[in-house]
Amino acid sequence: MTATESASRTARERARTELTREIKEEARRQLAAHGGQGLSLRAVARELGMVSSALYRYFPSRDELLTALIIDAYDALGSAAEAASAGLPAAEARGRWRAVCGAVRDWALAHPHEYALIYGSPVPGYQAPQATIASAVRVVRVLGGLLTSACAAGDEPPPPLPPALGEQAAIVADAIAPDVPGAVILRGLTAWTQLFGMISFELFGQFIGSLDPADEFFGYAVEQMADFVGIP
Amino acid sequence: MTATESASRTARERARTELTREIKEEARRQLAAHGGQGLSLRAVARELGMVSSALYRYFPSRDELLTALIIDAYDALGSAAEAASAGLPAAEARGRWRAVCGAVRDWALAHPHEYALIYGSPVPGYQAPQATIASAVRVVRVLGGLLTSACAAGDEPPPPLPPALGEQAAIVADAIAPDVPGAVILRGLTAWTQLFGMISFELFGQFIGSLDPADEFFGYAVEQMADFVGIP
DNA sequence: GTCTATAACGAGATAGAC
DNA sequence: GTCTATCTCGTTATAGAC
Repeated sequence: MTATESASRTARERARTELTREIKEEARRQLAAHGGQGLSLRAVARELGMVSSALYRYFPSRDELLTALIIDAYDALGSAAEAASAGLPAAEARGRWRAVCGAVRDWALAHPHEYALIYGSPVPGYQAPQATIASAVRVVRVLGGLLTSACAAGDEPPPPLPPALGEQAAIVADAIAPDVPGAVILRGLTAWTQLFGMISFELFGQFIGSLDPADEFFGYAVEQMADFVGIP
Repeated sequence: MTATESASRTARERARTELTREIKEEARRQLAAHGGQGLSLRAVARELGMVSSALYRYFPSRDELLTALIIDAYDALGSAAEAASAGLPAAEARGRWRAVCGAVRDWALAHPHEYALIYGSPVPGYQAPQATIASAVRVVRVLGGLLTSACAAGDEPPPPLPPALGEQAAIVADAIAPDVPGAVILRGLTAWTQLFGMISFELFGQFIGSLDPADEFFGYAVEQMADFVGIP
């Protein structure tokens, strides 16, 4: 009976993806309460009314569950950035820049623990696998896409870079913004570190007593960054 | 016998400060191995051949020990920054800027776990007390001190800021660089977030596969920051 | 007064037998 | 899957050494 077989298989498949989703959801709650280091397969299982050994059918280890959470977080942030950029016509480069920076910050403020997981201190004993890079690069690629508008045809050629730095810039350009000169890439990378530095400071409490709330400062800095990078 | 009394008191005092130092030293080792969350009073005591309850003579709770480590880290970083700035004559503003940024990065690379403790994700369940702020502000004050050179007398007055932002800038100016106009303060704060954003990215692994090693990029960005802030 | 050691509590994690 | 024995944790009360 191939029909029932395939039907039952898809039902099983559905149950499996559903449970996988529930496990990750509960794991995110644990993340919020105890941090990435405190994530415990047993606690997740307990909260779900399961037995810890059952979880190993879905995630072969605690670290793999952590990896899944990290990839999900990078993807969620990447999606938010992509959507923000796509929400405006490509011609409005400055508007896209504002929208993307704002979307990144909004996502971070809405998901502080997931943000801390990917951009905060590394979890002791955990080594992120290569598989996370593809998702991590998405938000960088969105920023990189906005760089092309920063180097209009008429501009004078940028000064040459020191060789080692030029090589690194070329590698980055290859990955996120081909045909953009190295000097512009480097300004974009500076803006990248600046954007996330600001968000991390806000989220991790460095602004308390001075720039908190940081909405105005953030908006101000976003304009300064756009000017600095050369977004028209 | 006041002489022996005072002598024995100082001996005890010395033993006490010595043991306090050893406890913090061992705690820092634990920090490196298990992170801030994994810091355990019992483990520290065990490693020191003491009993856990004895530690309470020196630190009234685990969180107070954590606070002591945080303050020590901020102070070490602040001292490094102050020394770097004082190493050059005040007239060489650009040189001081380079030296301070380099010293901050060097300290962070040499003490990655202590850096993560103060600038990384917050430890779950731990709330840093106000007492940490005085030490935390030291490095910001050093940067602020360099801002005065960025606003020479002949410069045109900067454009006015939105009111709320101006107030925040005034608060910061009051604390780290009086008589510096708000717009310059804000550029300095931007550079501050940029500097630490870069170091955090380097330390937390975001540069792997692209800007790693980051020495050249860091040097390049430091010059850009100095230009942006207006350091002569 | 200052310190260390013993013992215990309640909560939580873990390992292994069943 | 379930249960239990055993571990670690932060913290406190208490007793005794210097």
